[in-house]
Amino acid sequence: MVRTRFAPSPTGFLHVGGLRTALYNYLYARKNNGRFILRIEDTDQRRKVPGAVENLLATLDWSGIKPDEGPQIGGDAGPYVQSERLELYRQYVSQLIDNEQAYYCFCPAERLKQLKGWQTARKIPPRYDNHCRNLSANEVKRRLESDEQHIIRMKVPTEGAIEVDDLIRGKITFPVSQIDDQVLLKSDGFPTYHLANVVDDHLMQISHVIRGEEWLPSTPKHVLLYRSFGWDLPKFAHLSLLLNPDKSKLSKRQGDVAAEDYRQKGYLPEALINFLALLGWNPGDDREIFSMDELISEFSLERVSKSGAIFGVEKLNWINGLYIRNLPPAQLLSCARPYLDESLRRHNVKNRNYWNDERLLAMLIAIKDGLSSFSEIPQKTAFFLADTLSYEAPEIQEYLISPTSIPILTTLIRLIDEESIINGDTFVTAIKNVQKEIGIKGKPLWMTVRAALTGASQGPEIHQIAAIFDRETCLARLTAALNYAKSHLG
RNA sequence: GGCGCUAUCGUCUAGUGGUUAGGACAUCACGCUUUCAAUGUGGUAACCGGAGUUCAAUUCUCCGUAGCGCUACCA
Repeated sequence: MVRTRFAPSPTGFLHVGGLRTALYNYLYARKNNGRFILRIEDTDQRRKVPGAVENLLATLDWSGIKPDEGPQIGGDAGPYVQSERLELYRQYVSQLIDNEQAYYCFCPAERLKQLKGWQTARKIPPRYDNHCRNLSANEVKRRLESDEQHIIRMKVPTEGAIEVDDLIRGKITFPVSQIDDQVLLKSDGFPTYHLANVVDDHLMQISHVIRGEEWLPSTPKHVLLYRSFGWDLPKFAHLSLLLNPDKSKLSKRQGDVAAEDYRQKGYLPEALINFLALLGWNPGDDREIFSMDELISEFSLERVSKSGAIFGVEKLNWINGLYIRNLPPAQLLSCARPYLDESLRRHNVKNRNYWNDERLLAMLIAIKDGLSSFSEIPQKTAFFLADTLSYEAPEIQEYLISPTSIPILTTLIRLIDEESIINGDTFVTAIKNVQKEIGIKGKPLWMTVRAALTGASQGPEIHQIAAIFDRETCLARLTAALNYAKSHLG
C-alpha cells in the first residue's frame, strides 16, 4: 500500500514550492491507489502562527488536493498534528535512552553558542563536542533529580557511511563523521523535526517520503534513527527546489511565493496546479495541458527532473489565460465575480439594473481573450464602467482633435438617433453609413468612433462594445466626445 | 570552511555513444482582424569548461567551474 504525506509546518502561508511537493505526493498516492496523508509539523512553538493551519487547509482544498487522512478529516493513524503526539515521542525517545542510542545533554544554550563561536573563528566545522555523551549514569541521575534543564541527543556512530537510495537521484553516500549528535527532544519537551518525522512516518506507515531537496542532507540522520528503532526504511524521493528568476531559492523578496497570493490575483487552481506539475515533471511527450485526473494517470517519479526550476510567471500566465478562455460562461462569471465587484466598486456603479449579470457576462466575454488573470479585470473593464472618459492620451487626441472628428461624430449621432434599437449590427451599419454620407473611411473613421466610445486606442471589437451598451449610453459617449472635440477645435 | 545536490535555447523541458539536438512559454516576422487581443504560419535562440574512454561524445568517467541546499533546542 502506497502511503505518502505532506507535512508542512504552520509558520505562515502555503508556499508554492510546498504546494508542488503536496501535489507530487498526492499524484503519486492517487496514481498507485494509495493514500495521501496531511500532517501538521508544529513542534516549534515559537514559530507557530495563529490561523496558519486553517489557512493551509483552506488553500490546499482550494487547489484541489484532498488528503485522505489528516487534521479535520481524521484517520486511523491520528492525531495528525504533532503537538498532540508529544507523549508518543517521549515514549520512543526513552526507548533509545534505554538502548544507549541516545543520551541526556545538560549543556546550556550559552555554552553551545560559545562553542560554535570558537569553532567558526578557527574555521573548523561547527559541531557539538559530545560533552555529555559519556556522562556517568550516576551523574545523569543526580542532575535529572535536581531538575536540571536538559535535552536528549542521538548517539551518532563515529565512523562509517550511510547510503541513501533516492528514487530521483540514485545512490548517495554520506560520511557519518560529518553528522552531529542531533537533538531529538528539546528542553521544552517537544521533539525536533528529525525525531518527530521518523516516528510519525513509521507509525503512519508512510511508504514514500517525497519532500524537498533541503531535506537531503538530513536523510542519513533519519536513516540512523530508523536503524536505532529497528524499523524498515520508507522510500525516499527528494524534489528539486523552486527558484527565483535569479536562481536563488524562491523567496518573498522577488514576487509572490504564497499559493494564496496567486489565488487572490485571480489564477485558477487548475491552472496553478497544471503549471506546478510541469515545473519538474513532464509526461514524456509534447502535451502541456493536464487536468488533475490526467496528471494522476500520467504521473511518475521516474519523469521528475533533478535540477532546480525557476518559477516563471510568464508561462503560468499563458496557462491561466488558456484556462480562462476555456471556461464556460456561467463559470467565467462566478470565478470573475469578486473582481467584477471590485470594478463596480471602483467606479461607484450604483445602477445594478443596468449592470445586471447578463450585461456583466457580455462585458467579460468581450475582454476575456486578453486576460491572463482575473486581477486584470478592473483595469480592462474600466472604460465600460466609467461615468466619464478621459481623452487626454495623445493617441486619442490624434483622432478626436482632428478636422474629421466633428463631421464623423455629428453624423453618427444623427444616424443612431434615428434608430430605435441599437445593437452591434445596427451600430456598425450606422458607421458604414457615415462613410457613405461624408466619405471618410478606414482608420480615421473607425478609430474616432473607438476613441469616443472607450477613450482608448485598443480594446474589444466596436461591434461587441456597442452590443453591450444600450442606445442611450452610446449616444451619451459620442456626444461627450463631440463636445470635447468642439471645445478643442475652437 | 565542511558535506551534499545540480548543470541542454532567456525560461520550463525532451532526447541520444553517430540526430538538421525536439516541444512549450517568452521574443521577432508574416497572415487573419478596419484597434488590441485570441488564433494560424514561420524565424532567432542551447548541450558550462578541460582531460580521459571510444572510430565517434551533448550523452560514459574523472577533474575543474558555477549555482543551489544543509551545516539550530527551525522545519
